[in-house]
Amino acid sequence: MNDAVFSPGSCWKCDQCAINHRSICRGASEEALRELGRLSHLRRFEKGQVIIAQGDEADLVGNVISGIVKLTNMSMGGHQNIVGLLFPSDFFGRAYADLARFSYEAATDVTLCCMSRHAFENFLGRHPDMEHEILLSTLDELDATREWAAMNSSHTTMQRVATFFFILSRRSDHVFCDAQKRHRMTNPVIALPIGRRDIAAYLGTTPETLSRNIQTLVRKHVIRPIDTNHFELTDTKGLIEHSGETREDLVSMSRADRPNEGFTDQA
Amino acid sequence: MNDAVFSPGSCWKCDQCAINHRSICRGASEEALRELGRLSHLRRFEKGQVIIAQGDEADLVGNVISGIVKLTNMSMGGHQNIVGLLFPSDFFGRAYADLARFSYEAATDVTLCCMSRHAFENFLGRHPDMEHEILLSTLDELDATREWAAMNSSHTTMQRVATFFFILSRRSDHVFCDAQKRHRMTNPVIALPIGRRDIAAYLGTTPETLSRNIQTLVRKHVIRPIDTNHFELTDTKGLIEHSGETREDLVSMSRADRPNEGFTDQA
DNA sequence: CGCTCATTTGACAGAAATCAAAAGCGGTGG
DNA sequence: CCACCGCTTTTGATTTCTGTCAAATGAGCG
Repeated sequence: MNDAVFSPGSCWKCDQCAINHRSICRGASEEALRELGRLSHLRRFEKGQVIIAQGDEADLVGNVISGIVKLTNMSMGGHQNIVGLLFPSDFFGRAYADLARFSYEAATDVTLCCMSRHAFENFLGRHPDMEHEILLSTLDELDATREWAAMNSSHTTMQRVATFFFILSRRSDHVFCDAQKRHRMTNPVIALPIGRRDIAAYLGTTPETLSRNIQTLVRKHVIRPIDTNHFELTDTKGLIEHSGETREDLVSMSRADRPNEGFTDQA
Repeated sequence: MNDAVFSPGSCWKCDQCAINHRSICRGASEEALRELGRLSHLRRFEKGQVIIAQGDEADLVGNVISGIVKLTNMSMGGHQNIVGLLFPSDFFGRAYADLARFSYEAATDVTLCCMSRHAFENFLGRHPDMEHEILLSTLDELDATREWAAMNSSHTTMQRVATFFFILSRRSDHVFCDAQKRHRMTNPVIALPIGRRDIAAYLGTTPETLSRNIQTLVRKHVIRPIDTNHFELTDTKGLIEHSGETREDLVSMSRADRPNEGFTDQA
C-alpha cells in the first residue's frame, strides 16, 4: 500500500508496523516486542521470486507485511499445486522443522518481516505466552485448512469459485473502498490478488474451467467485470446460492474478522 | 486391537497404556504423566456413535487408544465429508475452542483416553513443555493436512486410491504380520480399516468410483484380494506408478516412522 | 432360509480436462 | 503513434472421467 509506515531511513520499529495489531505481535509484551524488533528485519521479494524452496533447510520465518505469498507443493510432472495463500499479517515459514515441506513464493511483490528460524525458536522457548499464541493461530489454521479441504473435495468447480469470490469480496472491502467511492459503488468489489493460473491451481482446476465459470457468473449478472482483476459484486445472494454454502458458513470461512489474521492491503 | 494391555479390572495406568510411547504422553515428565493419569479416564464408543458433534460446545479431548475415529464435516445437503482419520495414539478434540468445527465419530468400535478440555488446557498452562509438544504435533498435522489437500485437488481418483493404498500397506505391516505368516506371504498386506463408503468420502469420491478403481488395480495384478477388507500388494512398483508420486513422496507421506504421530490426515 | 446391508457392476448423462486457437493486454522499439 | 512481441485470458470442439441411477451379487446373521 504505502511504504511510509515503515519510516524509511530510520531503523525498523514494530510500533510503526502496518500489521502490528493483527499479526502474532499483537499479543506480545513490551519487552517481547522489543526483542522481536531486534531479531527481525524487512525484506522485499519481487513477484515470482522463491522465498523458501521445498526441501530446503531454510532458516527463515516471519510475517507478511504487504503483498501475497503462495504456499506451493510441487508434484511429479512439474505441476505446481497451491496449498495456501498468505496475506498480510499471516505468518510464513515453518518453526521446528529442518526441511521445508512446501515452497513459499512471492505471488506479487511482497514485503516480509523476517527472522532467523532458530532465533525465533529460541525466543519462543523463553516466552511461553508467545508460543501459546503461535499454538492458537496454528490450530485455527489447521481448522481452516481442513474446512478448505472439505470444500475442495466435495463441491463442484462453480461452488469453489463462488466461495472463493465471496471470501475475496469480504477481504477486499477496505482495500478498494476508495476505488468504490470513485466509481460511486455501494457494492463490494472482488479483487483477484493473483493471476488466473494461480487461482485455478488454488481451486484445484484449470484456467480454462475457471474462466468459463467466471464468465457464467458474469452472464448471470452476479458479478460485473471492472478490469481483468476486479469485479463488482452485484448479486451477493446469487453468489451465495452458487457457492452451495450457507451465508454463515461462508462468513466463518472468510475469517476477515478474526483478530489474529486478515488482509491488509493489496493492490 | 487387544484389550489385554489395559489391565482389565485394575484402575487405568498410563504406564500400561498401549500408546504411551507414541502419543503426546511420550514427552511427559513423571510428574506430568501422573497428573494426566488423574485427569483421564477410558471410554468406549461403538461404531457409528458420535463422540463430538459439529457445533457442539464439547468439553472433551484426549487420545485414541484403539479403533479409528473419523473427523467429519457435514456440508449443506447432508453430505458427510471426511476431513481426517484418527488412528491409535492420535489426539482428538480441539483445545482452546469453545465450539467444535468438525464432528468426531467412531468409524469402528473405539477406546478413548478422555479428559476434560478445560482441565487439559489448565494442565497445558502449567506445563509449557507439554504445550510445546502439542504445538509440534499440531504443526506436523497442518503439514500433513496440506499435503493431503494438495493430493486431493490435483490428482485423479486412481492416483488418490493408489496413494491411500500405498500408505496403508506401510501401516498395516505390524498389524497383519501374523496374517501374512499364516498365508506364507512375503508381500505387504493392505488392510482397509473402514468401509468403502468412508474411504470414498475420505478420498473425495463415491463408493462406486472407488470400487471401479480397486477392481482395475486387481485386474492389472497390482493387488490381490484376500477378503473384502484385505489385499495383498503384489506389485509395489505398479502401485507407485498409479499413484503419480515418487516413492520418496509416498514414504514421507506415510510417516509410519514418525515418533509422535500416527496417521492423522492422510493416513 | 430369508433378511439386511455392503459391495460390485452396468448404463448413461453431465462435468471437467485437454487440445487448439483467437482475443486482449502490457511492454518495447522504431 | 503504431507495429510487434510475449504473455495471459477467453472461447470453441472434443475426449475422458466421474457421478448418478439402477440392478445384481455377496457377506453376515437370526
